[in-house]
Amino acid sequence: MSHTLGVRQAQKLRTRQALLDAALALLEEQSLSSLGLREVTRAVGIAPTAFYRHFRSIADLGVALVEEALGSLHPMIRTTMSPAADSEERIARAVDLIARHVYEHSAHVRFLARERHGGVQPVREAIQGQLARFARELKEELAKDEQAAGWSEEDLLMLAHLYVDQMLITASLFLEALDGPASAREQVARLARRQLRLISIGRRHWLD
Amino acid sequence: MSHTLGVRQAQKLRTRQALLDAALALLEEQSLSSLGLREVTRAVGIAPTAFYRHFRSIADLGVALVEEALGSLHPMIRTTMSPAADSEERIARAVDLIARHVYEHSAHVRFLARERHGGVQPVREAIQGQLARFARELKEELAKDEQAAGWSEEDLLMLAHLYVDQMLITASLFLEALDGPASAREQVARLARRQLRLISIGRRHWLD
DNA sequence: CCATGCAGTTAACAACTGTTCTCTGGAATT
DNA sequence: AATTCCAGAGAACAGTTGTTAACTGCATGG
Repeated sequence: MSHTLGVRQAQKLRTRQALLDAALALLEEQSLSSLGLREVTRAVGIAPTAFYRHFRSIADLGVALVEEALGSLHPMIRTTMSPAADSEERIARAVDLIARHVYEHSAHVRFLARERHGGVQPVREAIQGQLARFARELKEELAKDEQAAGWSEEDLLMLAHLYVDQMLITASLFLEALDGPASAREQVARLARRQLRLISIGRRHWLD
Repeated sequence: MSHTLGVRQAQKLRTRQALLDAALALLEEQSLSSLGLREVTRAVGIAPTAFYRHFRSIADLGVALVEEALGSLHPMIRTTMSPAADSEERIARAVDLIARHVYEHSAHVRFLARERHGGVQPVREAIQGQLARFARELKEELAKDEQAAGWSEEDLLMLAHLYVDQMLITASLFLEALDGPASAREQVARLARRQLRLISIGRRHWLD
């Protein structure tokens, strides 16, 4: 397996990745719908026309960025939420994981938060679709927990959506606090922990 | 008071409003950071340069749109949340109110959801600031409720933020379901009611 | 009634955009 | 060794953009 990829194809993948990286960097200060094709190629150092060798349009590149961004988010949502966020220590660990992820993938997180409701339909749909998939996966994880006994499928999915949304809200709060003092980040963490705690309590008494 | 506003100034306000309306309409299919000054003036039917008589820049117009959008949201957040969302009937009424608001002010809601994390800093900050203000106001309302006895200020604010975020999430889900069948909207309503119910339960047992 | 103020116009600017077609150099295939 | 393939370059296209300056006409205040 894996032919080690000829020189030719390897170089193509490298410039493709350069395009994605440059676009992601440029998107820190603007939205995808205002990102120009020439702008991206200029940042990479290739001719504008070479762009078409890799993507049909900027929207197309955006969809590719969604895959990349959620590829890095996927492992997190598992390790964060699957140990049925409940005990105080687990909640703290989950919030710390979110903080770390935002710190290490800030550009990706910013991109997702920005384009989730952004002005480019295909990208919006790609993000919504992936997040819905995450929620379904998380639902399956939650169903395994002993606490889920007696819960309907619909209620489990409801809870999963609540967790996913809460995770994104927390992530975007961390994002805003990134350039500020450490105290701001700690405050975000405190808030997030309390909100998760409240959800956890609601979950525990759901069937009363 | 109120000099009935001379013909002169009245006309100025009218074209200013026309600019805001045109911009809001154009923003249904793109983000603010890609909205062009000429694009807006063309839609209104005035010369591009006349734009500067009303706004310094597109970002400036965006901030004005935030005021407008949240002005219409302000009464809702009161009537929705102040009767301490708790009983089943109150939750249903709150969700219906959100649905109605989205239906009647879809463009404004879309604008807020899109630019809350959008690519134009001053607009982002204006939205965040206003939402934080809403949360503080809601906190005061929540404090009046008998259920809030024994709650710390920080916990009340935490709950208020949870409600505000939940409201926006629900609103944007309604937005996506606007063009679809009525069943999709009813499903969003079901989900929103359940999530509010879970938060409500968590709230009731917070001090256990 | 006349002078001022000011919303909106016109013209022009340099710079930018996406997309087309043609070409080239070198890796891949035969 | 000869041939095909294709990532990227280059030039040109018709439009677009924000911003400037100097203007016009008309409601306003003295």
